[in-house]
Amino acid sequence: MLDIKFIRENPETVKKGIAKKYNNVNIDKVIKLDNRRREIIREVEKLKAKRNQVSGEIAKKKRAGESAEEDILAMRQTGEKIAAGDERLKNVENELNELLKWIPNLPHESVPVGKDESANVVVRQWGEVTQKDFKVLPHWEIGKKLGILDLEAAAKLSGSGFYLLKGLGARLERALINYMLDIHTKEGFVEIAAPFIVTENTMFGTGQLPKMAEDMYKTEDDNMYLIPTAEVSLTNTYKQQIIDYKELPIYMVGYSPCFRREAGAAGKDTRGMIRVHQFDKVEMVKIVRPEDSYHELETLVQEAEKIIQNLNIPYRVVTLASGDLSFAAAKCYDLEIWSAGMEKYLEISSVSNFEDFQARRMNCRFRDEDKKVKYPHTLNGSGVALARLIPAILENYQNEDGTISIPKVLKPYMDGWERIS
RNA sequence: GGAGAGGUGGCCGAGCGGCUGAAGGCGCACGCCUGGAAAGCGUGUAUAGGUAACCCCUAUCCAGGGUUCGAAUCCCUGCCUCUCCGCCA
Repeated sequence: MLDIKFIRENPETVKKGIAKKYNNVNIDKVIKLDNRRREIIREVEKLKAKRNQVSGEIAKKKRAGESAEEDILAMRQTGEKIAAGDERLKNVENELNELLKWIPNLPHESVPVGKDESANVVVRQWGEVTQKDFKVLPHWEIGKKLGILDLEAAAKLSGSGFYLLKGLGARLERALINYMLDIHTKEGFVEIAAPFIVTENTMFGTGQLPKMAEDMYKTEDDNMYLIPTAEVSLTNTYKQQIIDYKELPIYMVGYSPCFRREAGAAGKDTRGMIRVHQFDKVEMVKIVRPEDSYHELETLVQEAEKIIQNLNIPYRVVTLASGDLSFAAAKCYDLEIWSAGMEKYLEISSVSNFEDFQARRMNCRFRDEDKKVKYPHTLNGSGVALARLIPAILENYQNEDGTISIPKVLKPYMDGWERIS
């Protein structure tokens, strides 16, 4: 959520910013409604002040045993005017909020401007993408051969877009989750195990709602949503509260399954476990002082990179172009891991700074040393997505004989297994 | 799911329909006192909106409705917490 005061005072900045995100909320209308709103507030508050004052006088008269009939009658009328004013105010506010909640966060100045991912900028590359001297099978083929990935069984259970891991495949996923949690908690991230099903208001807080409603699973009887990322649960842990400045920065990490309907993505990445309706992910969230957030963004990217580096798989870091940025993000880096079987990079982590956009929506604030209440900045980053990492391991660690070596750092988590065969 | 009890400021805890944005205590901050500290004393200590303005005004005692000139206080609905029973991984 953008600050209405900021919009009022910087309409051109806002218009330019949302244009970079190819958003078309009518800012002039927002400002018009805001003016109307404040006009009505001034009107109604004047009447309320009058009512409060006269009600006090009525009380005094009654105590003194005098008649207050005249005042009561007058206030009855004032009360009607107030009710009418409040009604008009509510209507204007509803209309205003309906627009406000659709205004995206503005891109940071360092974000490349462009319509879609073709304008993304590669900021660095890690590891050598070397050709192996044999044909690397894509993960769905090698996974099937080894009996550790069964897409047919998943389809039988849940239809298309699900995966089922078996034996050492399932073990590998569990190992990765534990490994990643261990790495991040060592860096001071507090491990959180939070609910996977949340209320509508929680989804609004991090910005999934209203815009991404089509992409989420919703429970029929209770109006609850299945989280599309642990970001929702972790970040919203601090909604509707004032944090003491001494608690900042807050670092959290949590594992969760992620549920995504992928509406509109039909026909895209249909093979294997690359684009699925449910996948596991370890997610990191930071809540920090505003002046630190861009530095924190860089260290958060590095934290995610560490996982892939330790696994020794090539990847690159990309800055998303304005048009490719998500609704709530001001700046975002994607980590793209090399898929040796598909011979392309796959997005495996998304690390974003939301500045105070989510904090406003969540009504999460902190009390600073100077006693003032301020909005913190929130960030999150995948650390990392399993449905992309597992394929990358199955492909990059594939041997010519069709076996898969266990990455060194995972061996302690794999109960002595050296390879999958 | 059934039966009760309850939701007031950072915390605890008062609160007859008007004089309560809210007593009192704790905590915290600052000052006095002290060689220094503790104790003691004094002062201060919510958030949001309106506004150039923490001068003032408005709103907020879980949330939403209602009664009333006036609601933390009365009525209705919902949510949450606790206790007991039932069910259950």
